[in-house]
Amino acid sequence: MKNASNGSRNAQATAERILLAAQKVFHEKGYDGATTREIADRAGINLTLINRYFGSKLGLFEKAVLPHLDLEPLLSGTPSDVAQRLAELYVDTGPKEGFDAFVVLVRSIANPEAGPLLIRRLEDHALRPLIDRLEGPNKEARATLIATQLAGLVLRFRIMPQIPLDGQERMALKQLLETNLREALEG
Amino acid sequence: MKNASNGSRNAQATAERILLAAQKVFHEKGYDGATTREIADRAGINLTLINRYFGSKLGLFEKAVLPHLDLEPLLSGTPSDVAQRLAELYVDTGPKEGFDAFVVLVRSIANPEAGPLLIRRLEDHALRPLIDRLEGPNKEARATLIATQLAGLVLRFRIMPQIPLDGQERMALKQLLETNLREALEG
DNA sequence: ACTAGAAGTCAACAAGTGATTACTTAGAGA
DNA sequence: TCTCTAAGTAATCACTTGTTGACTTCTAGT
Repeated sequence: MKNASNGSRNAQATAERILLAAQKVFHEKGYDGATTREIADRAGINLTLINRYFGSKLGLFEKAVLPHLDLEPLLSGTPSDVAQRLAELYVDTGPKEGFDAFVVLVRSIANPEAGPLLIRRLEDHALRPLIDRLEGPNKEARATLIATQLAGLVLRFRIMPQIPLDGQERMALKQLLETNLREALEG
Repeated sequence: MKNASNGSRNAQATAERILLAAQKVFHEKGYDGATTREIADRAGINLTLINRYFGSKLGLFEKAVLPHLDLEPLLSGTPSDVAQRLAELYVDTGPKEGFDAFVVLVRSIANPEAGPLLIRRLEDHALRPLIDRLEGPNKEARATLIATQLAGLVLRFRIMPQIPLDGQERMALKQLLETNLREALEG
């Protein structure tokens, strides 16, 4: 077996290129809008390899998107830490190119095959970790308040970035948000 | 000209049936998932009448959905009134059948034709009225905080209703939400 | 160098989509 | 009653999409 230093005829590297291209296309267009042909073109590989390596478009979606739908990495530290981190991260600007699993979630939630997968994954790897992280009463209510606030911010800043927001207003929003998040986290 | 008491051969009534069916199908499946054939079937009319009366699928979408994307009717009264009304309305349960323009927004935002229309409409008839309603400093920041919170709640309770929430937790959430909303509304 | 099997390519199918064109039917006004 | 126009219908086009089966090419192990 030869090590994969040569670019051609390396199945693992090809699968990886497909995954990366799929992430970008799913991010930009959602599940319905993304076509296997565009993914193949962007990855620079033949169309049929998608089905060979991932079984189907949905199979590719599961491998490319679902594992990255995870809130847990952002929940470490004190409530103040978490609140500050989340406020900084979700009140952001910029065209948000590349890949963001939560953007893909919103843009694919309507699809009858991808939607349920996304919802289950979100429940297990975003809502649950958030609930488990909280202390005190009404964990689920507080977690829901936080999660819905963040979800709305994804919509506002990562999916509708064309609506402008003044720098000063953005700073104010960050402050207000951080306060709300901290209070909900602390209970 | 005969008054439209007879059900058949009434263009206005037919257009209305198309609009009602379109609202339901767009609500359930989003712009991409909705087919003109299903809309026609559900309306009990011939497929070609959609294009005759509305020009195109997108034209139908504009007439059926966009006018209902409006937050203004919910913003009358004191900040306390508004906060209570919104908390009651957005922390809801149930399968959410029928038609909800904000659900359609989320489920159609990925489409390159419908998306921009929805964003512009949302800006003009949800964000702007909310900003204009506020008093005091940082109107835009506070309006954004409120709007994103509500948007997330739409996602949570109207699009992912399968994730359960205990009745007591729901009451607690309603309280927390109402407090946050009132503070953001009052400034 | 030879060859078996993996990696990659090619052409095409079957299903579904929005839209159009030509045709048929009903009903209000003469 | 008889038209003539609006309302409704049928058939189909042009196109896209996911997927598949057969074919070709490269390369690792002998």
